[in-house]
Amino acid sequence: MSTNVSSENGGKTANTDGNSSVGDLNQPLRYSPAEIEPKWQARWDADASLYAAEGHGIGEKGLGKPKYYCLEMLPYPSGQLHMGHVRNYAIGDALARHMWMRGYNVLHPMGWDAFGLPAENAALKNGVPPREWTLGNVAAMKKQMRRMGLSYDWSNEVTTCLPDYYRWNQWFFLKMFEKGLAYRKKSKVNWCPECQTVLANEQVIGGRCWRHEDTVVEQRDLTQWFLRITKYADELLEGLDKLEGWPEKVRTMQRNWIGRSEGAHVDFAVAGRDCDDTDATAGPSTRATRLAQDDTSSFQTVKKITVFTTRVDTIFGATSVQLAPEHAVAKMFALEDDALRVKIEGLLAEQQKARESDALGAIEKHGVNTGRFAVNPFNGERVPIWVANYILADYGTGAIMSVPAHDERDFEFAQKYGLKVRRVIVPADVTDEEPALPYLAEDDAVLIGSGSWSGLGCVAAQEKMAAFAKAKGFGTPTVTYRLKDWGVSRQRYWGTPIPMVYCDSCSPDEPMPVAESELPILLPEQIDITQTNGSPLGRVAEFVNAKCPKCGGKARRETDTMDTFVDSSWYFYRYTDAKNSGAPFDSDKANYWFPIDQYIGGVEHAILHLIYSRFWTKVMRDLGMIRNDEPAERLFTQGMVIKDGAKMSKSKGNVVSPDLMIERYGADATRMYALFAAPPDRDLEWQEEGVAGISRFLGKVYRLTTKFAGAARTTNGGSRKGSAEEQVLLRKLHQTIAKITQDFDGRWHFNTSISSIMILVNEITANEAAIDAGEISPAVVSEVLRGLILLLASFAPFFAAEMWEQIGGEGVVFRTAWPVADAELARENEIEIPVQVNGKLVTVVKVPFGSSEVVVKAAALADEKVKARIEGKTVAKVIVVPGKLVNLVVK
RNA sequence: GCCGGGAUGGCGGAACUGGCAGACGCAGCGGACUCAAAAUCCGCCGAGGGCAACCUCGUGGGGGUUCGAUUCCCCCUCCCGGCACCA
Repeated sequence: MSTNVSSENGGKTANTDGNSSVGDLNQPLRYSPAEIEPKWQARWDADASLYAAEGHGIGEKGLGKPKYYCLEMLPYPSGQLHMGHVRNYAIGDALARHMWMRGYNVLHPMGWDAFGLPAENAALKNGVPPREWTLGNVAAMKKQMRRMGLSYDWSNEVTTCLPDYYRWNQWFFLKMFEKGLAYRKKSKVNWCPECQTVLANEQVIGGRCWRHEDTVVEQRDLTQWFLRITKYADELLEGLDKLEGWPEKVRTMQRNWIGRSEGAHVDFAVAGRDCDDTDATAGPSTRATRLAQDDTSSFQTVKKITVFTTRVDTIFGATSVQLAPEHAVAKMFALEDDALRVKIEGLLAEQQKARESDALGAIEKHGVNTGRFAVNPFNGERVPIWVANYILADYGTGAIMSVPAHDERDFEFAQKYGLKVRRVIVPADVTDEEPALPYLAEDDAVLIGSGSWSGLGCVAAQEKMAAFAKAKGFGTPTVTYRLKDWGVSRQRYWGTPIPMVYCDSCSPDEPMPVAESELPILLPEQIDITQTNGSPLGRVAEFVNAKCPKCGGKARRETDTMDTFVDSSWYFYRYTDAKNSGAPFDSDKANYWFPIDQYIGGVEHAILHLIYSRFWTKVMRDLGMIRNDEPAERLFTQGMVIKDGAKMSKSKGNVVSPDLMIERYGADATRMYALFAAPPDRDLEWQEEGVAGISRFLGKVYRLTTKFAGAARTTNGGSRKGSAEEQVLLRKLHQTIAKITQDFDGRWHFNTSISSIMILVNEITANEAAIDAGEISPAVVSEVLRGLILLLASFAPFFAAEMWEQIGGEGVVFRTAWPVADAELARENEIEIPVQVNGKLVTVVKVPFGSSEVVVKAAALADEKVKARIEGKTVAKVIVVPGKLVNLVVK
């Protein structure tokens, strides 16, 4: 193809400047992304097998090559790519193309996390059906992605809102139900009044909805579906230690989220009223029993309070028992005592208020004395029972033993209310001063005043005392988690219908799974989703009415839909076999590709998506579908894109549109800038002038390449020896190859990769006159230009394709093997050695590469500046670091 | 409060295992080309002093280890992110 065709009239492009040099053969042609990029995009679309990173499965073309699964997190189809996406995909695409050139069979797929609330909101606002709105957005974003030149394998595209995908959500749900991993329970749930639906714990951030920062989440009692993620709590925790390719930050966040703590349950018997302790283990008073009768709960049976503690070794220091205001025993006491009830209700009201102002953590500790007592089973001591606002109802048992001497919060509380403080732990080293209270140490501490346990080390005591409690039947060693089962029910329309029915005649409250053969349970379209309480599907008769799988009679369908995080928990498995209509995927295919070699996305998914998908992987493994324990070998979390010091957001009005950047500077310059402006793991400040700089750089490469294309076409390079200028160019080329290869293998600091390419280009520019004069052979020019273009291929693919064609490169540039750095050519002949005197730089001496210590030292001492500096002084010591520096210590 | 990450020119950043601080780019300044401008090309560009060769200081602050510290150790300040009464 003629080089002139694409660029002859560059004047009408984005870089328009009234270029008047058309037809002037001495004037190099101008870089015009507006012409180059659409041209190559059209070719790539026409021949995906050559240009897309279409992974080839087992038994296909990929055989014999090692596999590489490169994955970026799938986007929500909002309709517009933002800079965060651009950055994410620029990183992933550079890697995919690089691994491709390194000879791997690369899978690099893309899809759409297409269920969710915005589609419903758009429907309500504009009257467009959610499906239509969503698929329209998918088309728009796919167009943007193509425009960016991303190498996705569209033959395995996944769209989660389509029945061929979500039917498998339903299928998994049935499997989990079968295994007891999906269950229904009535519970207090987080309700977002704005979304009109429940939220998982993970979706509540600081008491507010993850999608609506201004909306306080309410607590409601609802019967909901849960997935038993807690069954895998230990494995999810232990697995983190093995995920060495994951950022420490993400692993720490998940550890904290799982929140495992080892401890013990200990039963404190509830004593009778006031001083009536004749029967400490007797049931509550008859009055309580009577009052409780109109309540269906089991107050009558409450004879004890089970506390959870991680420090059972301090139990002799327990001077009260503290209950959460919601605790059943607190409720029981409240029924007996109106004054107490008012106070407890006061605590609850205050909690609710604090939650609304997002000040739950800052609330001052206080509580009420119930006037009742509990009995410490270890020493028989009666201690008062309090209800306190700092006790969490949903952690542990909602009740604690308060040990003021050895717990900060208990200490603060005891000080406020004048409760007893009794020290039962002291440092093992008796020479130490008695430490101030509260004293928290356990490793080097021993028990005192603890009966027969006194003298034991804390850690040993914890184990022995818990075992003792178990033997005596008033306690047990236990493990508590912060992690809760995953509530997946949503009272929304635009999600996967939960494949369950309830039969009116068999058992109205007993869910029954639909038969697998009935899947998919289709989400009805064209329905009214006007926002009111409850599930929109509940008002669609055709949907609700079903047949009972047991008796064949009338049954009602479950009308809640699944949390959209279900969709994204396993989508990357579907990529390996996206068209399979008989199973979620073929196990052999998944086992070939998994685990994902590199997963790339934002750190905001550190908890939600990344813990759910780890859970799902373990479930699928236990179903025998896959072999891997974890979804991804390596995880990379890129930094945010910042503008004017703040994260880009509509509300701040600092959004930079990728479309605008592409229009002005081209996709290549835009994505290359996203890699150049900062290391990928750090936040990136978007500066348009920087994009312009990259565009100028590409223009320079364009000018040089087109100018010397003729030389490059005549030979394939291969020149190894030559003039000094030739050697300088080849050396710089091979140094750059080595540097970039290293960057991809290691730190991914593509900002320095690109900078090294710029240095190479500056070197070519510096030798431009020599090339013009024919002092550098075409073979060398060819080798350098070919290498340069191959190095650029991962970062600026449209540009590289065009340049490759211009220099007459064979085949597809991305299918060309990655160049291998020649260490011999890369080596410097002469190196500069800094010479210091007493650690301060004095001069730099040149010595041949590989000079011995003696030679380097002699060169340093022979230097005039050095001589002047040490004149009249004694050289006490000479430090020579071969290849690095010389330091003279003088006195 | 706890856990991460960070602080280097006017700006983004570089210096990978302790060895020439400021690579590369942006912005700025000066020059060439041009009737002029744009584009392009060349030069300068941490601070202070000096006509100059050069000298002194300098990687958030204080101390330490070392021939030598942006890098390692101790203490402190500030910024960003996450978690936050988890017993």
